[in-house]
Amino acid sequence: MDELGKSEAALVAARRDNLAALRSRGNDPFAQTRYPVDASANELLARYGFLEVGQHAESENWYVAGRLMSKRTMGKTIFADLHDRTGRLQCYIRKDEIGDEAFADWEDLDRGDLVGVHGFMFRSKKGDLTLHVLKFAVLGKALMPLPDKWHGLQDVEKRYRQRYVDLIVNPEVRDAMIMRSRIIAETRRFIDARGFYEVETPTLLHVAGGASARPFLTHVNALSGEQMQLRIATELNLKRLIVGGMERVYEIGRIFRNEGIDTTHNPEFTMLELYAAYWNMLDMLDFNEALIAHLAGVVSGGGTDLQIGERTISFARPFARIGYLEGIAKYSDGRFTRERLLDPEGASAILRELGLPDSPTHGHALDKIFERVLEPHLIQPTFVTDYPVVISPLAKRKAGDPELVDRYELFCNTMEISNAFTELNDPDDQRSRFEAQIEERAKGDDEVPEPDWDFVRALEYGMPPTAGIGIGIDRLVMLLTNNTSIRDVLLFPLQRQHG
RNA sequence: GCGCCUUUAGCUCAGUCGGUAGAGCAGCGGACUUUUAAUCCGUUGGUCCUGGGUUCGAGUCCCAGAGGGCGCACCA
Repeated sequence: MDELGKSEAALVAARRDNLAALRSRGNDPFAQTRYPVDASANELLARYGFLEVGQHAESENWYVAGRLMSKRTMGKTIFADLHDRTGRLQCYIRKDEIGDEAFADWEDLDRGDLVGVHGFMFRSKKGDLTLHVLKFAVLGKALMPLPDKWHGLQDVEKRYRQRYVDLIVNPEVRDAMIMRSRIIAETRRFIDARGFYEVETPTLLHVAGGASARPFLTHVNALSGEQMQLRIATELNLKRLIVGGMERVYEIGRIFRNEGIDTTHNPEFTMLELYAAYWNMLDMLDFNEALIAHLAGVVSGGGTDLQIGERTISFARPFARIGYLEGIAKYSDGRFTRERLLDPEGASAILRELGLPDSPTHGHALDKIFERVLEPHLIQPTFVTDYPVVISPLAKRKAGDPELVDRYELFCNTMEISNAFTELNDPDDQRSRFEAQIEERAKGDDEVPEPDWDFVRALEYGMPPTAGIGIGIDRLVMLLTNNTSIRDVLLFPLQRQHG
């Protein structure tokens, strides 16, 4: 535990004195076990909206519990604000009703204490719906002083390191996290309703594949210290399940990538991957569009538009579509043609024209060109389709155009939201693409994973035609909740130790 | 990894030209029976992120380091 400063220690000591005073009157906050809560703050505000100033609903009594966030003492009466998970409820306490001892208890309560109150609703002189307290119990004591009641907690570092304090005093943080929970719950409902099985595949793998990123390494004591890797994707195991005949599977799981940390990257993040046998990329696109439109409806309260930063983004279907190569050609005034892009030398030349540094591989060069030329224009939800095969090692080739694959990515507000393709199910093609990756590793791209040869063997048992999708949940929540940093949608973003 | 910004009371923030530390809130004492950032009177509280240096004198200037934020690079 950190050392307290002198001033802070005095504040804690004062709270301990109040705790001792409560206990001396037989009211030990930490001895309580339950409270018969039968209403929440917002429920009561909604239910008694009809009350007029001065009107009381004395015939109905309620139990509410929450954290004391504000206390206004005026001699023989007290007004206090209680916060629960739904919102704020004002309470009104009279000394002549609850008695001297109980009133002394209220006077000894500190901001942050947990209190259960019992009473009836009325509308105060100033028009605020208020609970008139008849009985109460102190359910917990805050020994630490809370941040400023008006400004909340602003110190970003402290907000992340002590998220519990952030959640107590900054309601918008709580709202964003609750919205994240709702988005994930709605996503599950939407998928489950379409006959998918939610599955869980291992996090510890001997070979972390299915994406290109540096993995975290660890050791398994029970296996003589054998080295293992934390997964960087769930893709290959989910496709093994498709081979096994489960046909429609998904996993919402934590993925680990040992890469940089910034406003859109956290070393551990949440990914939805979903696979459907007998679907192709267009079926998946339709599903994807319906899901995102549905979630935008949930967040916007039934609408199609969301205010994201300074822009209004419309999630009305259908979303825009543009070909990968066509898009780059369009936003380069036709200079960066398909022929140039698909030729490694041509792509290198484009990099030079754009003033970008040389890339180690053709695929890397294409990514850089895409990011510079097309991505900045992808504000409204847009499906980018028909990716080159060189940057899509696990996707099936497009019929009649073997340099491209049946793949799309959904972009919104210039951020990649999802990545989907018709899965490669030809084991011979898969083997040769893994062999190509070995060469890329040899060229020094150490983010290219080691091949997973058992996955090739699985394909040799026969995988039906299948479409798959990956959706970065954190970025999706960022988009839908209008947050610009991934840390604002993660409860506990990774921070360096100490502080 | 590079650049810019930032770190002062429990919280939110001031701090001028280098002259010995300020406010509001919270806390503490008092007044107050419909307040809501309650109000009014009084009052406590400081490792100025750390370590060096310059100087008669450093919160302030210089160097190094730490934490954090943003941008770049990296990262499907």
